[in-house]
Amino acid sequence: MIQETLPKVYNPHEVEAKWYKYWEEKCYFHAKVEPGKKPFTIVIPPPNVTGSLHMGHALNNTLQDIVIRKHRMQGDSTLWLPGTDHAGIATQNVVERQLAQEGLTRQDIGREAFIQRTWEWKELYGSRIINQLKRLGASCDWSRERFTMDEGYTKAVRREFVQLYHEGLIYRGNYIVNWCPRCLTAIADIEVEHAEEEGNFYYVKYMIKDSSDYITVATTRPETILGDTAVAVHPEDGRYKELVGLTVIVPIANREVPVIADDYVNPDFGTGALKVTPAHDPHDFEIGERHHLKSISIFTPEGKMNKEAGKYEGMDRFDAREAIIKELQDKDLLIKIEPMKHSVGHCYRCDTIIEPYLSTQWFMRMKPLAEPAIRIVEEGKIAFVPEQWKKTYYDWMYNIRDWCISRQLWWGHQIPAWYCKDCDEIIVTEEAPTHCTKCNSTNLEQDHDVFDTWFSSALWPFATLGWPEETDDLKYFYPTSLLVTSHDIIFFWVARMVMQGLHFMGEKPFDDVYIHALVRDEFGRKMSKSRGNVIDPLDVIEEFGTDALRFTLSSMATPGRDIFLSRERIEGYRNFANKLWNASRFVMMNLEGYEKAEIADSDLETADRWILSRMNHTTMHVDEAIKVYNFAEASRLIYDFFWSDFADWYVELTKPRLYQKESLYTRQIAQNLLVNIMDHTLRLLHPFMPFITEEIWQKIHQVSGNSSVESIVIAPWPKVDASMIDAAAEADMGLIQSVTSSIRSIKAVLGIALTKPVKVLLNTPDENKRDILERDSSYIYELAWVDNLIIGSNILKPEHSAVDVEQGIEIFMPLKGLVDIDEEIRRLERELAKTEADAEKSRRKLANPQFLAKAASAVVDMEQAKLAEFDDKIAKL
RNA sequence: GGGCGCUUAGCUCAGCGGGAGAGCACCUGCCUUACAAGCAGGGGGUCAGUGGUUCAAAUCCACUAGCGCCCACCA
Repeated sequence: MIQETLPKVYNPHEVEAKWYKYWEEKCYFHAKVEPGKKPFTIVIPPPNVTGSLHMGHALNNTLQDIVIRKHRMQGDSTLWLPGTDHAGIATQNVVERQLAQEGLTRQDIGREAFIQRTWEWKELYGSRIINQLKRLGASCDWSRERFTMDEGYTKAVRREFVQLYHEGLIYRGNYIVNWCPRCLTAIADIEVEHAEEEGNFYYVKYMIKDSSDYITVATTRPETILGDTAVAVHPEDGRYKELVGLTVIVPIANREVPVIADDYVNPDFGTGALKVTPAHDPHDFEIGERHHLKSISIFTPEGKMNKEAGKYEGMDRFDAREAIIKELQDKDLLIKIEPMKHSVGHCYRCDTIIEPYLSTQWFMRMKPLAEPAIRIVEEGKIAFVPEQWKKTYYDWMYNIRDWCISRQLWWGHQIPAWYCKDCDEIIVTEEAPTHCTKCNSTNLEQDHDVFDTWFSSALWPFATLGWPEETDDLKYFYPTSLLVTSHDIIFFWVARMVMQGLHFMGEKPFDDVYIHALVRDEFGRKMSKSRGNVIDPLDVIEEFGTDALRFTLSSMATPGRDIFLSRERIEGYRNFANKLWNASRFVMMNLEGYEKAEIADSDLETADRWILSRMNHTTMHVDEAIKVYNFAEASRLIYDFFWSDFADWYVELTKPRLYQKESLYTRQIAQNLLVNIMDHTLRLLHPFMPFITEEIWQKIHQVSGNSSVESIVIAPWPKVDASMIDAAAEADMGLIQSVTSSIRSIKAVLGIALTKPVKVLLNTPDENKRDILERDSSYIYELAWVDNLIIGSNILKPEHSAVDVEQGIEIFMPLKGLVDIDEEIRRLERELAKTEADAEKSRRKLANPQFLAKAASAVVDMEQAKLAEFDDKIAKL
């Protein structure tokens, strides 16, 4: 028997492993190019190969999977393309750390061996996150899995570089970049994280040559004095006008440098005199260019002082700062120290303080690429959801600066540029050249640097589909339909995909961009390992099951606010899964003798028409909610329908029929309805809770012998049957629910056990309502444990009765022998006070002539009906 | 210095122009033959503050306060 095989509590673990394997074996996730059919495509935001599933991934991929599964069920040719990102710095760091445990550095083993080792690492551990995504239930087409450094992708990246170079959109030059002294590479402007920090403003004397006068210069970074090649003042600054053109002595370095005038200087800041260090400040660099100043680098790549620093050579930059302050004090060149807050840049990867550093790098010209990317959003051809993120996108695009794309790393796409050692020619081609195109020399060397990881991920929506080859996939699935990501990578990734998509494909990469929230802990703090407040999705899956986690995340995916995740919330949805389990258990326990039957309209009771109406309403609203990516709303609708309508009321109302208190025929109708409603609801819920819905769906169809397809994954998305939406049935059922709840409430408040049978009298002059109550009186008997129900139009309140009024129906419950009447009097007084307050509010509203004149008539009618009901209730209580 | 978001029950959050909601927590009573991860019932909120628009404001507008995020070269 089924009852024996189904445990009372849903156990997600075996279910989840079983079904994922089944789905993969059946290739349900494999997308086919089917001309004539509508494609629906999402490319996954590729997680780093070093990654381990965190809540952000869990949210991101749950939402994608919901949309994907729905489209698959709708019959679209649905592709969710997965893959991973080689994640230059992150991966290199991991392997370097591994080496460090063996007492080695990457330099010790050399570039080739290091890259080899990193590939080995990738083969071993790179699939971890993929397996975690599978545990999450992600229905990706794994046959199309890509990696940003696989062979085809490498070809795409080379094409990107070479083409942009020949179009003049990529150039190489010696500029100030953000240098990370720990990662030993340049990073892009947006990879620098600024933080307000306590610092000092040091006022330093710069002696004027052959004079005892001096200019006071204020700086936050005295160690850079050693690289100064000028002092700049504003041309209109009266205080310094006469000093322009003179020579001053740079302290400690004792270098003679000019006083120059430049508009950049702000006379109101500091002392109005600026020390110029072209090699270590981007603005100073520009001033240096304008005035043809020398650039003197004083740091090594590691952030130590170099030989230009003289006796400070070899000292760490921050130790040197202290030492130099001391020396300035000793030489009486330091006037004062003022504390000040200033913004300090940190490496986004390792948090090391960034050093502006002069070096030769490759850059991409962004303005020409940004223009079409701005236009496509302005024209509404790419939609951001929520819309407000458009502004963020525009702000960045309008103020875009050139992008430093070269990185001094070993792990990544090595730049396909070769330098002729004989004639200095630069050769940029996709395939390695054999000889110099200018002097024919074979003495060539490839650029040592690799590309910024985002330079390759910018191609993700089309390189993964085969570009630069014109594959069938590319033609069919591009542009993709939707991108799901969080707002922290709008600049890094979204913006650049738009630019490169438009540039290389001539077409936008996606239609919609859905931006979801960041996941924080229950107190709103960022989850971080150091804080110890990380809720690991894999732990949650262990404890509550994947479906509970997914449903939690989906329920909280409302636009506009970050998600503060708490375990309690997850537990609540675990309980929902259990509710589903037990409701289906109930259905299956009562399917004996089930036969599929066509249900005629005349077979339907009020409760049936009501639940079918509610079901279709729910489905309609779920469709609408998903369409606008309101996952929280969709989840709530299904939750409420299933628990509050189906389980709490409908299931109870089918019991008399199932328990054969009536005929076998009505039992069969009830069985069919239950199976149909479960089937429909499970399909509606499947994208959100794929595992439990499959498990139950399979079981129900096994018992009912009723399946037309072999898995819910490919079952059709539930259709709305508008003819089943039945306002009358909903109103009738509402009446029954009101009366039932009232009786239950009276019993509960007066301490009468629900299961204690009572006598109830219902009085109303409304003939229609009496008919409904008569017709469906069995519901009241069943739900409120009434054993004697009298319905009439002229019933007077029996002595010692509890009384209530619901929807104009007087409800009397004789209490004789049941309970002390005083408690009922107190209850009634509370009820009366509340109703009188409500009535008063209504009355005031209706007494206002403005309200009557200006409000919509439906609103006025409603208010009048409300007041009438309140008054009626007051009169009767 | 700009920009954005948030502030609703003890907690986590919906609602975003016409009767203040859910889950958890709390209180009362129930092992009612699907479910105690449950059932029935109940208490609890000047919807951050001030002002405005409107017949009507949690909802729209302005300002204020607090929290959070993003951008910005002021050394």
